[in-house]
Amino acid sequence: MPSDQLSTTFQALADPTRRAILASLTTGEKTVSDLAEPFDMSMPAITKHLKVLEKAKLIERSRQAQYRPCRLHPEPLKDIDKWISEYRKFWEASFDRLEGYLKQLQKKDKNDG
Amino acid sequence: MPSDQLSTTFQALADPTRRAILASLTTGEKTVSDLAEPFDMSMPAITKHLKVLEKAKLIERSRQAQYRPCRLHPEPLKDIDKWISEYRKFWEASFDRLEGYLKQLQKKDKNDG
DNA sequence: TCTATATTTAACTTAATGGTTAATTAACCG
DNA sequence: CGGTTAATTAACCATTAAGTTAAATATAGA
Repeated sequence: MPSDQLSTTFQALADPTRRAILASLTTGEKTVSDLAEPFDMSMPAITKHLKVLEKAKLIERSRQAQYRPCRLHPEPLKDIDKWISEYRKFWEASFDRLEGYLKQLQKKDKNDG
Repeated sequence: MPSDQLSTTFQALADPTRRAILASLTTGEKTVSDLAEPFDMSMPAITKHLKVLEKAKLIERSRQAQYRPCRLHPEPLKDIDKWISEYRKFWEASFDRLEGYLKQLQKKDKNDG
């Protein structure tokens, strides 16, 4: 199991339930039960998903009475974004090399002008 | 095993060997042996990584004599980029601002509900 | 045709994932 | 205290993942 941070982050995101949990947290802090509610899945399964997200530092947790609220911690996504930005030029270039070339030129024009 | 496209793509990227292979392909088409060379890993292991990348449509393959050259197919990265862009505002906001923003959202939620 | 090179497939091992149910811990409340 | 709710832990199961070695396939070229 690769234990580098980027791999851990990608791995955490490679599950639709976990991505849905993150999406749910974009509207604010949620309890585990809140997060579990939309899924046809046992609580322990959700707990495990939360552990994966927590290890990947994509969420943070606190305590309020008997609740363990979760909140979004988006920082690791920066690294994903940075990694992927290295590839942007490859998908921005069209399949047709000429088109890609012209697009590149246009960009250059914009930047220069 | 989640079989949706986004999960498959994230999963394929969740391995440093596979990301290194993609990086290697940014300088052009490569044979399997070329790609394997930097790694202390058997050829079949590389073949498996290539299959993962191919299923994720992150590479494409052809045939030239006894070689099976690989080339980068960056399109699926667009979807990752699109997904992640929804979160950009969350890491661009400072920690304090984010906290405040989320609290406000929570209040709104309560008022609305 | 025979041999060397490039790559894949098969079979196997080990460990990690993603889920389950049952039991446990923690905190609140009457 | 005793009961209820919230969440985690434990133990287990099935599947997938990542690697191995050994054998098979495909092509080139003498």
